[in-house]
Amino acid sequence: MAQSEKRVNQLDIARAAGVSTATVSRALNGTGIVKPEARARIDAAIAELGYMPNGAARALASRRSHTVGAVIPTLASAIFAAGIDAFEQRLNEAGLTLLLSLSNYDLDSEALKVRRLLERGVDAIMLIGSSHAPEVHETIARAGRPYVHSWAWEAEDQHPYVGFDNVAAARTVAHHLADLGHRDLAMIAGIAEGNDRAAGRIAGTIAGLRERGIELPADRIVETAYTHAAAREALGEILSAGAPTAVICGNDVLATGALLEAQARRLNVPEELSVTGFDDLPLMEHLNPPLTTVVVPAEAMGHGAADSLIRALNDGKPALGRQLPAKLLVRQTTGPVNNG
Amino acid sequence: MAQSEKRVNQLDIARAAGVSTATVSRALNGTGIVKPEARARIDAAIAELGYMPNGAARALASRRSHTVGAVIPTLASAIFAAGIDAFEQRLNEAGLTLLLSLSNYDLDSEALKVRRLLERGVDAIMLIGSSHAPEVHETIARAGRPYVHSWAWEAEDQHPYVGFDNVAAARTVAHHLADLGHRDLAMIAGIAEGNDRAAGRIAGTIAGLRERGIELPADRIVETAYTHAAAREALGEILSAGAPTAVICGNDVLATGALLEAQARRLNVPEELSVTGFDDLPLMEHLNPPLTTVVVPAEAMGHGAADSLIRALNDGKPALGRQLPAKLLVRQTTGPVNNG
DNA sequence: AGCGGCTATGTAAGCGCTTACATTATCTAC
DNA sequence: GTAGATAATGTAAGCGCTTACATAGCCGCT
Repeated sequence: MAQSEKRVNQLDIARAAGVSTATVSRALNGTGIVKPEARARIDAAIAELGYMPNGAARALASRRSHTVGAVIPTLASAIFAAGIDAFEQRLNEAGLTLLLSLSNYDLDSEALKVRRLLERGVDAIMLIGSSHAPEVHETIARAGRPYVHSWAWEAEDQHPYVGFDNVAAARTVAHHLADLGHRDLAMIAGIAEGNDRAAGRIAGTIAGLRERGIELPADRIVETAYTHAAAREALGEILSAGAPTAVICGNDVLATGALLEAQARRLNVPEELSVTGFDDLPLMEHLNPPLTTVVVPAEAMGHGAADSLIRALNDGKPALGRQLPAKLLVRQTTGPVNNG
Repeated sequence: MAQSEKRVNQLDIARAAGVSTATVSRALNGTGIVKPEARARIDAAIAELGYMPNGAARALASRRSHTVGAVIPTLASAIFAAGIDAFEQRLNEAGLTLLLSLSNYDLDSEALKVRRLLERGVDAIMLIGSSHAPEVHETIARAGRPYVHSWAWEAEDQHPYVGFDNVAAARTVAHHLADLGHRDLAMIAGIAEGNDRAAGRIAGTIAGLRERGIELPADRIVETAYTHAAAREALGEILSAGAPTAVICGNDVLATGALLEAQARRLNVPEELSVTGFDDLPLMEHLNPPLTTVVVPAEAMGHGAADSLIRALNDGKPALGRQLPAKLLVRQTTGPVNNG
């Protein structure tokens, strides 16, 4: 049909329906009143000609792209993926489309993606964590777009967060282990550089332990990539420097790796070694034994961030933050220290 | 600064640099020749005024949004997430931004998202699998955009695929097990309705077994959601109807659930029960015992689909398909049938 | 000196919508 | 029947870019 011919546009519809483009626009957008008969003729013309509105023209004229941008470190982490899934779904219900960019944990890259997203015309933007290149907020402010940060929560920060307190959550893990009698602990953490969540979990662990009178020496903390293989290696390293009674892991991938490595070495968990994770991935409850971990509100953050942005867009005000709970879930990889 | 004042636009830059907007445009896009001095003045003006091009205007005038859409079932599946990660990265290197939508395995929803993406002005589009609502291709064709399908490969299909053959891969799994002597098998599959990949894996399994003279009765195939819990339950169901010597799983999540359930029931894998997966998630090689599974080229598909689309955009031609290999990786959850 | 052919830039016409404002039907009340 | 509302639509001015086409400066030739 209208294949190689000119794309059909609003004017074609207007002519076919015997109205002006203004009326077509009003009918399409539900703005202003349109007579039922006119609307019917318009709908018929649209169906017949296969009209598809031009988003760019629409965005240019209305200054609204109905598009929201997000830049996250990676999709390789199941937990980000789950959060973004929820974020997209909520956005979609509100008629918004997600523009997704990955930073690969690189703040300069993140800044570039933010700029790119803004140039593409996103109406709002979502970022992960609290540490960003200095120009990021400036760029967003200049564009005058609402934004939220997720996956973190900073009480003192001027920016809106829809997330949880990584430091506080890590402290509860430390307390749990200390209260179980553990005095000789080690940590397998994510790489803290440029990653406030990983850094926060380290800081929270150290602080929580210290609150119980325990010092976690720097050489008992090994920072490593978020892979099972790296975690296994890290546990080996820790063990060869002297076996601790508990190992705190920066996330569930690390914890799973540590658990598997411990089992491969015939170390009983939790009798000989307690292990904790962070995230509560779907598999964790099925592990053998089920993993003690922190339940991260990934879905709630995704939905919450989307809601916050949607509201901001409707109200024309900055987005509001909200603290969400991250709770320790004690399962069976932690137990009292074995005073044998 | 220029906060509440009018947003700075190309004309402002042109004036500040003492040139016309055409020259600014040429300098920005690298199209046409611009004198070094002029370019320098333009760059200076951009930096000073904090100019950010308006993507909508750009897209409207040039008919190119530098944006690519993808609609996938979900991000909850780690394997899609990994593929999309690769897809985005490659897109990004080419200066393209990803618009991501989720269909939740619903073909009507997929069709809606496709239309939405096209209305937003994506230059190209990527879809998962081979089964789609009838209007999808019509819509894409009308918009005149290149597209590819991924995660599947259909020799007979007129549409371009950058993916692998689910049926063939499943057949190799069936052959492997049959050749190990298994005659009494069962399958824990994904839900086939509206999911050609799940359906293909079932079909391939049945066909592969039949090629070895083995019939897989319909009541030995249980279709279930892609969760560990559902898989455990499914294995229980299968076991209570009479223990098979091998269970073929539609993906690794299912296989992991089955393996864990088998272990919880003190069934030795692979001595008493062989288990196979599909995807080769990062964890699989670390499982105890390591899982025999099909290595799905997620990253290669992501990169390949992006490359195909990028090339199509540059050439102004339809995208080209390419078959990628999916290979059986025999690890330790499969073994000869125990003729005890 | 004059010409062809570059190089570098400007002019201005759109791209396909939205929306303020103007205008014309249609209705209500007396 | 008519004024005054109200409902429904039309007119047209942008939105901020890109790009075909026109133009101007400059070079080396003959």
